[in-house]
Amino acid sequence: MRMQEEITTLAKKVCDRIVKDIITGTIAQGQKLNEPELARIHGISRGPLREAMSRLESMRLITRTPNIGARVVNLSYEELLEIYQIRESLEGLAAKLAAKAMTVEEKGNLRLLLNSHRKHILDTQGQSYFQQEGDVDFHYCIVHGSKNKRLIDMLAGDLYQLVRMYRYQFSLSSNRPQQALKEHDQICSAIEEGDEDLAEWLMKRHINNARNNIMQRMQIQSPIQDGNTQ
Amino acid sequence: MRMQEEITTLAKKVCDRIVKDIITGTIAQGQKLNEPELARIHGISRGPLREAMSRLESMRLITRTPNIGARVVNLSYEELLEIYQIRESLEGLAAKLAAKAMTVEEKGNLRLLLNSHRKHILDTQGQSYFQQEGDVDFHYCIVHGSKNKRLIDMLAGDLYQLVRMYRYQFSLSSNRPQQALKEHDQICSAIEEGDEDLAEWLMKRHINNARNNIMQRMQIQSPIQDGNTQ
DNA sequence: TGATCTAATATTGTAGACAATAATAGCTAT
DNA sequence: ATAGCTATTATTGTCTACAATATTAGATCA
Repeated sequence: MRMQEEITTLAKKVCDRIVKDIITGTIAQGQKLNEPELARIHGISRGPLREAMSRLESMRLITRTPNIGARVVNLSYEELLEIYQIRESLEGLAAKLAAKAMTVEEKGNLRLLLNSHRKHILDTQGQSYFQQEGDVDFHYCIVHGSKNKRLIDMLAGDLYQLVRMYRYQFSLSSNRPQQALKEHDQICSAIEEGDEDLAEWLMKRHINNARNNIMQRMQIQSPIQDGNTQ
Repeated sequence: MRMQEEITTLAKKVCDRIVKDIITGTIAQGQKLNEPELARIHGISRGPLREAMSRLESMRLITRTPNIGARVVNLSYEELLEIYQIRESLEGLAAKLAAKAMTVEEKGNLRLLLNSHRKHILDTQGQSYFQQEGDVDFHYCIVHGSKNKRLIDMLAGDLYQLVRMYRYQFSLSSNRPQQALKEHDQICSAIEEGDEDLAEWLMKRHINNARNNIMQRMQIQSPIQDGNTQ
């Protein structure tokens, strides 16, 4: 008796592959997606491919226009701002709920995760890639700790994919690992103590800080390279 | 030169029709959706129908299991609570943003809307149905006033559909129209004055009140009639 | 009688062909 | 030479048919 058979469908598998291609920029921003071509590349027919594209659309990684086709979204400064505004609200809520809903064991795991991050940062002098993934882990953990299924879906689903995409395509790794770690530590403590309001407040400030950091660097770096808009 | 041609596709049209059927309960909670049957009913083939179902899935009105099929979601007390937690956060944010981003004209329209609601409530002694739609209008207006496209999509899209579904199926019309109107009035004033934080705070309290009201009545009324789980 | 296996049926997943719409290239007229 | 129209091509939308999986009903055996 196996639990949760890894049963899946072509559409889902191909969707995942395309998501990856979009996030990494293998398929460029603004690029037109040709159905027969994509189907051929992935070795499936247009039926499941179109279903995959429906999923991509609901994730807002592509936009579709009837009778015309689908294009990969164009990342913009404004949209990233929108995403961070929403994240601040929702992750604040998640932290608040987590402070109340997380079990003792879950809180313990969060602390362990944090300690391993600390060790990592000290060892590697804050090497960026793992730091990023560590950040994702921490937030992921709290979001799940909220026990609000819909909230989990929203944050851990589409929204994080977009955040990853921005980080990838703009090479926006954090340049403040120690500071972020300290903030994580504060949030973790608040959750351990069950201080809901403090956890929420700290999380909102944390994300606000991250936003300021990332926005600032985005402006400096490069004003959005747009893909083939043709 | 017509703007925004009402160009559409079978999948979208049928999707809208099914959404309506699900919200009104014509298709019951938990009911299995049979693809050939649904396709026949709506006079289309399974291709577009499956695309419509993909959309329904992304709205979380149905759940699909590979090789097994799709079922309408089961509404539950817990999920409604989840939705209201999220709404409180996001609509609070929307009100905050709207206080800053709404134009003078938009603020004027919001006030006009409110006045027409007041008149309606006085005239009809708070007749429920229109009051509900009025409530939706008010929130819809503010959400759009936030100018955050993603936030608009989240709130005015899937989430509102679910809220409507709960209201419909549990006959949860507001029994506190005067109170709600007063709260709307306060929110509107805060937005007019550009007081972001107050607007956010008032909106959160407003939704919290609405939640308490609705939850209380849900418990009294009927402990969730479940549809054919078979 | 009840449980388990097996065959029949139904339903979902996928593929390929056709229809309708949009994009393109070439031609005509001014 | 260029603007506008027309024919051609390409792409999306839809339908029908087939394959794979799940469900059901019946038979067999303890």
